[in-house]
Amino acid sequence: MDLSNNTIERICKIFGHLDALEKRGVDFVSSKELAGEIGATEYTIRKDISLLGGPGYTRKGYEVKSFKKELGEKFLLTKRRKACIVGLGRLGTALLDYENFQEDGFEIVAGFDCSVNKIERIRTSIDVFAVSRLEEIVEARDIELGIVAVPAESAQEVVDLLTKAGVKGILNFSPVKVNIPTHIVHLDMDFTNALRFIAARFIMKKT
Amino acid sequence: MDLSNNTIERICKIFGHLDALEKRGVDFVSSKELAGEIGATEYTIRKDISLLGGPGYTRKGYEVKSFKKELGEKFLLTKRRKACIVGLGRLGTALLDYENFQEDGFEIVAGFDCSVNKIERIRTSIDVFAVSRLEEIVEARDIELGIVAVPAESAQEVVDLLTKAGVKGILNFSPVKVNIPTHIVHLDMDFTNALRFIAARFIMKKT
DNA sequence: GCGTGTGAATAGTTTCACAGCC
DNA sequence: GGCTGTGAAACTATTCACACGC
Repeated sequence: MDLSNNTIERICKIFGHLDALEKRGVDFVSSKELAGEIGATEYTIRKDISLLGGPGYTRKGYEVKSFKKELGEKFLLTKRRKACIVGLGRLGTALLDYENFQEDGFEIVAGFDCSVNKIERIRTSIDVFAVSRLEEIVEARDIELGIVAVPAESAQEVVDLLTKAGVKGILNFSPVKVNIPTHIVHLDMDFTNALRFIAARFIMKKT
Repeated sequence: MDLSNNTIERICKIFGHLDALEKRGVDFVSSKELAGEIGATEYTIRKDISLLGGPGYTRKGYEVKSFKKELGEKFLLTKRRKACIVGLGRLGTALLDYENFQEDGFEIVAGFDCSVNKIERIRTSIDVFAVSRLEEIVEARDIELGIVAVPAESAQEVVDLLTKAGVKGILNFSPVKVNIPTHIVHLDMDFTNALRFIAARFIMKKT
């Protein structure tokens, strides 16, 4: 299958929203409702779904439970995925305890920091280690995702370590562009750029 | 002017990179180099720049200093913009101290939380207040940006407060879709969705 | 020669329109 | 009647090709 990033992003949002609907006990949802909820049009939603080979007809919309299950299976979103966090500064420790990860199928199974002092001070239920043990632990615990929360100057180094250790995906919170081999899926979350983007749109408004 | 979001996003990244180059004392940069650095093609970069009314000819690329200045002025990225953070849990306090904001032209001038206990405990150089004073402080301090770092269940409420207080942009870290009036520029940073996106691309790989 | 600026061509995405099913 | 699934149309974005300035 070969879906565009936009489509994948929308599918992820749909999945999250189906999850919420399921918890609220809703049985059916229409493309229109989904569209409103995730900020897209009903056409786009239906097209996205049709690319996956849409479920089946009903006159009430999609059946929440089975649709969610289908998406989960197709994208393996149901599989619990193990992740680690590198860099246990304020942001890193905040992420360590971010409950939503655990709820939504991701499991933070290790934290790393280069400061041994910090490692000893941290109080959390998640195991923390020195960065020097990263490769060993990632392999031993089958970690697929690396979350990078170190300062700009060590970001590249950490990414290289994670790459060497064999993670499949990297979520980068450091505010620099790092070189990541193309076989590793990655996404940058740069807060400053996010604010800049908002500020720039103050001026260049386009819907 | 009427630029697409993609273009604006790239311009923001270019701006950030020019800033880094300037600090490193680099004088010129070509579209090709910029492209590599922000993950785009040289064509796209040149097209983006031409939409702004490109600078001038040289055989060495763009002149870092003047180009950065030009972008800053056109997008008002140079103006220091005031922001506040609502929700002083782990993420919120991490953001309070996120040094990069201060460096890059954004100034966090207030923090808000509904727990008075928490407000008293927090040790930071930034003023913190009860959420009940949000409207008053936002107006008094001319705050343009609201950063939402509260749990899902209070996100909508906080967004409504910020809207009423008159902020122009919202950066939403809560993991739910909130309704935000269209005249307010906003951006969602949903960590779980980010991880899902990465996980989904493990399967649906499309460059 | 090197690297930009930009119209034209290509590729990709979204919207529409409508047939089909419950 | 209501809502989906999907080919075709409209739109948007990216890439290319090449003229131009230094």
